[in-house]
Amino acid sequence: MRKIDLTSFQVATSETARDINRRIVLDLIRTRQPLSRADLARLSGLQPSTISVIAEQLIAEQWLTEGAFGYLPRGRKPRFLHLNVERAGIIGINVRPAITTIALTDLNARFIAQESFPTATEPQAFIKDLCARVSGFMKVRPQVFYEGIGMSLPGRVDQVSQRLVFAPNLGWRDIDLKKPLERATGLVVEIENAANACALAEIWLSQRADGMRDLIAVTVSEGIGTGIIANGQLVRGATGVAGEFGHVSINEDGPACQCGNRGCWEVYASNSATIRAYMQATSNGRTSRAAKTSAAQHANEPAFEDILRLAEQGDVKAAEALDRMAHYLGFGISMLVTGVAPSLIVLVGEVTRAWQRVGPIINQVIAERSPTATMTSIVPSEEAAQPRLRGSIALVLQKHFAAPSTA
Amino acid sequence: MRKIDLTSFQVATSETARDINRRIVLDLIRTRQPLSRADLARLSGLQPSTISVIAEQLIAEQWLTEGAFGYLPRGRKPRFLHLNVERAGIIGINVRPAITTIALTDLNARFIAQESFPTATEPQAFIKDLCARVSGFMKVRPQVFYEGIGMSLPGRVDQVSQRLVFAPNLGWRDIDLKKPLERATGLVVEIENAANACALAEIWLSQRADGMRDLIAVTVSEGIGTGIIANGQLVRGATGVAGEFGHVSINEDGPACQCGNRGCWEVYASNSATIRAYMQATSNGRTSRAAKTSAAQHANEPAFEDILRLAEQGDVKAAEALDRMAHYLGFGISMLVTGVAPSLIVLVGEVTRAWQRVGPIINQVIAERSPTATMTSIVPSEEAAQPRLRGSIALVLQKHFAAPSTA
DNA sequence: ACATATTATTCGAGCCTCAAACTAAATAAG
DNA sequence: CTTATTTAGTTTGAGGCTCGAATAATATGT
Repeated sequence: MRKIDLTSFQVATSETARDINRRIVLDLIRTRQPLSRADLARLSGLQPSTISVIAEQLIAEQWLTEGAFGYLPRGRKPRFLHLNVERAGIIGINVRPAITTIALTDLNARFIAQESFPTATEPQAFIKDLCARVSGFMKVRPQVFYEGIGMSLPGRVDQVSQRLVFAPNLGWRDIDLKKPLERATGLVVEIENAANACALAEIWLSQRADGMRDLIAVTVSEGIGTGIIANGQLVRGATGVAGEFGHVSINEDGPACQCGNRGCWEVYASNSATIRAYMQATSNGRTSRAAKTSAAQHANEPAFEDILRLAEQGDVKAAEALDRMAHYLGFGISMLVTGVAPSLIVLVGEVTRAWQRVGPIINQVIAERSPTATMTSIVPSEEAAQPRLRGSIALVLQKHFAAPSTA
Repeated sequence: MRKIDLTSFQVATSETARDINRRIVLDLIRTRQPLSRADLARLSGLQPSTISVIAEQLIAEQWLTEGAFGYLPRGRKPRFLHLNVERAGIIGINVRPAITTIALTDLNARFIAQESFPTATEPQAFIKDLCARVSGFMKVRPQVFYEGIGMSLPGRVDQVSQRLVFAPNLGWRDIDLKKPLERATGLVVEIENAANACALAEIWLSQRADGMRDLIAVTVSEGIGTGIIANGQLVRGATGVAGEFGHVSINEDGPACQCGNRGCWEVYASNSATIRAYMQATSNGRTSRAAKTSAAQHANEPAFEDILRLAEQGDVKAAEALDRMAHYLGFGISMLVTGVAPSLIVLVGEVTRAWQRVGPIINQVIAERSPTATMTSIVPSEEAAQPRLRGSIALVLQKHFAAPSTA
């Protein structure tokens, strides 16, 4: 039961029914292809005649193609319908502090081409670079009809102003990435926070989230981000800043966080936190001063990957640091499990590489902490699957395959 | 953008457009009445001809009545339309550990009659009692057409099985309240958790939540419950058990909670927690005995109302206990503000009577803790407004005024 | 009395789904 | 080889819906 938004609603026109049914048909094919018209009639409950008309329209508009004939022991053979992989290309962009990736996919969200480049540190330089690279990327395949561009950003995105409000690890504030890129490419650009993008990727493009309506993506890197999907929809809150559970305090008197709060979850469970914990553990002996003064991001500080590698090689301190991280990840996730009770929580980040180690700890803490633990499964999303990039694709896919905005 | 639920969707029929537009018109009238047909055409964007047909239909079905004529300096006078307050009665039931209340309202959710009785301690006895009382309550006004029954329950409700899973303060487990009452009354019964009901009451029936899409109700009594509305919809999670933020741990090593977790929010910020804190503070000196014997529920324990009264009368220990409660309420609410970033958080419970004292503390803690504090306003909902009872009404109203389930 | 302004209704065009009849294409049985 | 049977897909008319133009209704000011 959704309350009608009387400040911004859409009345139904004579074409609304078609719009709704088209999208149902399109999404059925997307997720269950190949399907025949008869299959569609059975699955949707629409009359075969209606399906015929809709299919004809979708084929004319190049959304669908007719494929092979199916086999049946009796009767006329069904003609299978597929998403038209020739029709359109969707461009996804994943901006990360070090590297930015551009990718092209078909309507099935399957990667066709991909290219990466270092992320410029200055926002204006980055914008210039990005526009040039995307334009060049598009020119390589001039025959493709580009559907749109989705962009995943490592920071807060204001959905009203459509700007990047703050990206802590880039130091960028209030940047308009959308308009310049739209001007440069002539395509519509959708921007979204990385954790939200991951959540979208999961609900739109993953097999395991099939049929789920509530899930959460937790991105663990320098900080912790959460993307929440409830009732099949992203929870964006007042101005699109929801899902900042990384800055919820899990210890009232914990250490100060950059955000102004104390004892934030990400101060305990992020990659950076784990690096700090490892450094502290190893600095007991004579290395302490050296380690401390080396300080900050540069110098002798290990990367998170180093800790993963060390732990795998049997380094006790590194393993302990990871165990600590897993413990706090579990603690924070138990908050989400108890409070939101999603069907699925997906972890994104380098830490998932050590899932054999951290997975059991995380699950154990949740089992101890949350009365509804059994309702929610916790799974890792490997970085290799490029969840942020896939999410940026989902951002564009949504517009055509989501329920229409009626009432 | 809402993903279509392919496991349970509704295709559009030729009547879908009317269904959508009818509901828009109905909800416009509900919230902005009185409105003329011309007003409706302007507000909705539908053609006057379409509005005429819809209005005619809604009047024929007794949803609307034509009222007075409006005044205009020029032209034909508009005829105002109202919700038909004669048509229907909605029955709301608020089950609380001590007292159960039955109420009758019109379509405007305005109370017409109300009656309370002590809640039986045995579930089966309660069901019998409830059915008899509701039947009797209905027979008093035989001319009313009863639209349905909504029921707010002090515990977890499974939306799949439509049963009360667990009510901690009643000690009830896995009770079916819906079916017996439906049999006894012949009406459809909707059940919902009390915090969720309060959230519904707020978004459907409060002036201050007008236009808001995201809000949270926090019920504070023996425990703490949270009802979350995101995108205009209740967040119910996997089986309707979402919103149990009261059992999120705010202190890893805090005292054990009945739920199995440690340091749950409600262990710090509920009425019971505040009573415990007060007892502990007073048990040091000699005043302890007097306060203890003032008594309430068991033995010498004061009721939460006693603490409220004592604080108002200048009792320092009582005031300190309330300040402590406010502090922890703020701490827990800051978690919701940061994580969900709703436009509004409504506090429900006896503690709101001391809002002058606790309000500033709560707001201050949130301001210190949440970077998005300014996006969310925190307001008290007086018990006198009967939020749970109004929520049970909203539960029934929803079915007719919410967006239809399409796609 | 007449022009003007505003509300509300009437009616035909066009879009949509439905349901029944029909065509298409395959296999099994006689 | 012919015919019945089965399944897929199309054609067609009926009925519901919104739109938009024309029209009716009803008020005020000149």
